[in-house]
Amino acid sequence: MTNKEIAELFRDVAASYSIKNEAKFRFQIIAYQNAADAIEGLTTQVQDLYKEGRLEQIPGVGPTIKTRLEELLKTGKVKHFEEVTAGIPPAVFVLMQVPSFGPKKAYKLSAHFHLNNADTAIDDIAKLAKKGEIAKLEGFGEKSEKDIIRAITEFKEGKGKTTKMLLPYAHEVSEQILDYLRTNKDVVRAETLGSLRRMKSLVGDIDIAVASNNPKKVIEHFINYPRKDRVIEKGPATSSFLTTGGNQVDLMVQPPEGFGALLQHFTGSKDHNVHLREYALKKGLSLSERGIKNVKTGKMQKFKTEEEFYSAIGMSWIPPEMREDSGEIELAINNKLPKIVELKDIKGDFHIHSSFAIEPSHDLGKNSITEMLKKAELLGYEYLGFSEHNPSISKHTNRQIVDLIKKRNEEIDILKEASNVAIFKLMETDILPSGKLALPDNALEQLDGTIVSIHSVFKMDKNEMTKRVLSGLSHPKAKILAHPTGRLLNERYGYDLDFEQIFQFCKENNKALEINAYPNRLDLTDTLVRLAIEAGVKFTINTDSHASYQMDLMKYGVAVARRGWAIKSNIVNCLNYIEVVKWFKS
DNA sequence: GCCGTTTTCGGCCCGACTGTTTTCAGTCG
Repeated sequence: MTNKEIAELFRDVAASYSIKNEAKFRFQIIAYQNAADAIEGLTTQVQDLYKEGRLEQIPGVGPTIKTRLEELLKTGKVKHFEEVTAGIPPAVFVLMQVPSFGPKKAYKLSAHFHLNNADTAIDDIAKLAKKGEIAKLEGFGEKSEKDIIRAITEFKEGKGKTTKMLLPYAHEVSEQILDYLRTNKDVVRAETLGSLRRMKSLVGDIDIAVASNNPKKVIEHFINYPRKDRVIEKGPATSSFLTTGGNQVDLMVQPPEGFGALLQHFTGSKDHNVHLREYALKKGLSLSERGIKNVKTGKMQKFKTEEEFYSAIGMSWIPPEMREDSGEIELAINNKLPKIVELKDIKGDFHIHSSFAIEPSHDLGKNSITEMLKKAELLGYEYLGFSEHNPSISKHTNRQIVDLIKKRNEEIDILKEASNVAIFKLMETDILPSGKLALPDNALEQLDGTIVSIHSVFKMDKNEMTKRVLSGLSHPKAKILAHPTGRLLNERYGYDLDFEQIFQFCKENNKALEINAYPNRLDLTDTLVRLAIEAGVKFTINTDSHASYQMDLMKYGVAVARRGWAIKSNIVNCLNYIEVVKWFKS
C-alpha cells in the first residue's frame, strides 16, 4: 500500500466518523486527518518505516493509530475501520473528491438515492440533478442543485484546485491580477500570499490580500476582472473567482492598519497557523486575520506589519518558506531561526547546456557559450559551469568522444580570455544501468568535474537503483548528482532510491546533491533537502538551463533550498571561485 | 486519538460565505 492510499483510507475513516457522529468523534476526526496529512507528506514509505519499527516517528501517529497501521500492513485491512465505515456507501468517498462535497452532503445523496456503484456515483448524481430530483430533497433547493451540476462539470474539466499549477505559471497569473487590482484607487496594497508566497512547488489556488479602507469597492473591482470565468463567492471582506484558465483566485481585504494580521493569516500554512494560535491561546491571545484579541479583556489589537504581529506573540518573524509547522515556531520563540540562503548569495551556476555541437545523447542548448556567459555577467555571477550532455556513446568511438570534449574545452579556453566570468569545464554524464558512467576515463580526465544523472531505465528496484547511483557517484570526477529523484511535476514520480544511503555516501565522499531549479523538476525536493542537511550533505543549486533566459529560474531553486532550511554554508555555489576550484579537486 | 515551555490529564484555531433556512448546517481555507 502506498502512502497516498493509506492517507486516503485515513481520510475516509475521518469522513465516516463525521457522518456517524461528528460531535462524539470530533477529536478522532482531527487525529485521522492529521495523520493522513503527515503520511501523505512523508518522503519514506510507511511500509519501510513499519519494517524498521519506526511508525511512531510519524507525527500524528500515536499508540492507537500505530496498531491500526500495523494491522493494515500485515493483513491488508483494519477491523476497526470496517466497523467505522460499515453502513456508509463507498460512493460517499468518491463523491467527496468533488469540491463542495463534504461528508454530510455526499452521504445524504448516496443514501437517499441508493448509489451502490461507486464508479458511476459522480455521473449518477449529475444525472439526478439534471432531472431535478435533488432539489426535492430536504436541505437542498434549486440553487444547490445547479451548484452540484456545475461543481461536477468543473471537476471533470480539471478546473479549480483539481489541477495544480507550476510556480512560474502561478506567479504570472497572480501578477496580472495584482496589476489589475492596483489600478483601483481604493487598493492601498495588494500582495500574493498562500502557498505561492511560501513558494511551494505546486500551487493549488492563488491567494491575494488587499489593504483598503473601502473593501466593498475593492471586491466589486475584483469580480470585474476581465479574465474571470465566474464568481465563486462574494462577501463583505472576501471573494473568489475562477479565471478563464480554470484557476481559483481568493481575495481577502482588511484595512491598512490591520494588514499585518491578514498577511500572516493568509500566508499560512494551515498547520503553521493552527500551531501558532494554540501557542498564543496559552498566553491568553486569540489570533485571527483581523488581529490579536486579548481573551480576558476582549480588546483587539491591530498590526500594520507581520513583524509586529509575530513580535506581539513573543517570537521573531518567520520567513514564509519555513511556515509549515515543522519546528519553526519553537525556534522563533527562542530567537534561534537559521538564516536561510537568499538569491543574492548565489555566485554561479554549474548546470548549463550551451549549443556547442557536442553531438550529445540528449538535448542540446539553444544559446552559445558566449551568450550564456553574457547572461551570467548580467546576473552578477563569478563563475559558470558548462555541462552539456555527454556525446552519445552509441554513435561515437571513444576517440571521437575525447576529441569532441577537447574541442569544446578549446572553445572555452578562447572565450575565457574575454569573459569576466570564470568557467568550469564540466559535463552532464549519464549513469548507465550498469552503474558505469557514459564517458571513458580519458574523456573524464579532460574535465574539472562532472555532474552525473539518470536519463534512462527509470524503473529499477530500489536497491539496484541505489547501487547504480552510488556506483556512478563514486568516480573521482563525479561531484554532483543532478535532479536526484528524477520526478517531473504533474508528469511522473521519481525513481526509487534509498536516500539515507545516498546522503551518507555524499557526506563521506564530499559529493553534492543538486537542487534543480527547473520548474517542473524542483528536485531534490524541499523535504529531502531538509533531511539531507541534517545528514550533513552539501548542495549545488543549478538551473539546468538550455537557453540563456532560463538562467533567471535560479530563484525557484533557491526557494526549494529555503523551504529545506538551507543556509549559505550548505550550498557550494555560494562559495567564491577559489573555494569552488578547491571543492572540485577535493 | 494525539500531545506537552501552564499539562502524562485535559485540552484540542478561527473565521468566511452560501443556501436553505427563520437561526443554522455544511464546506472551505
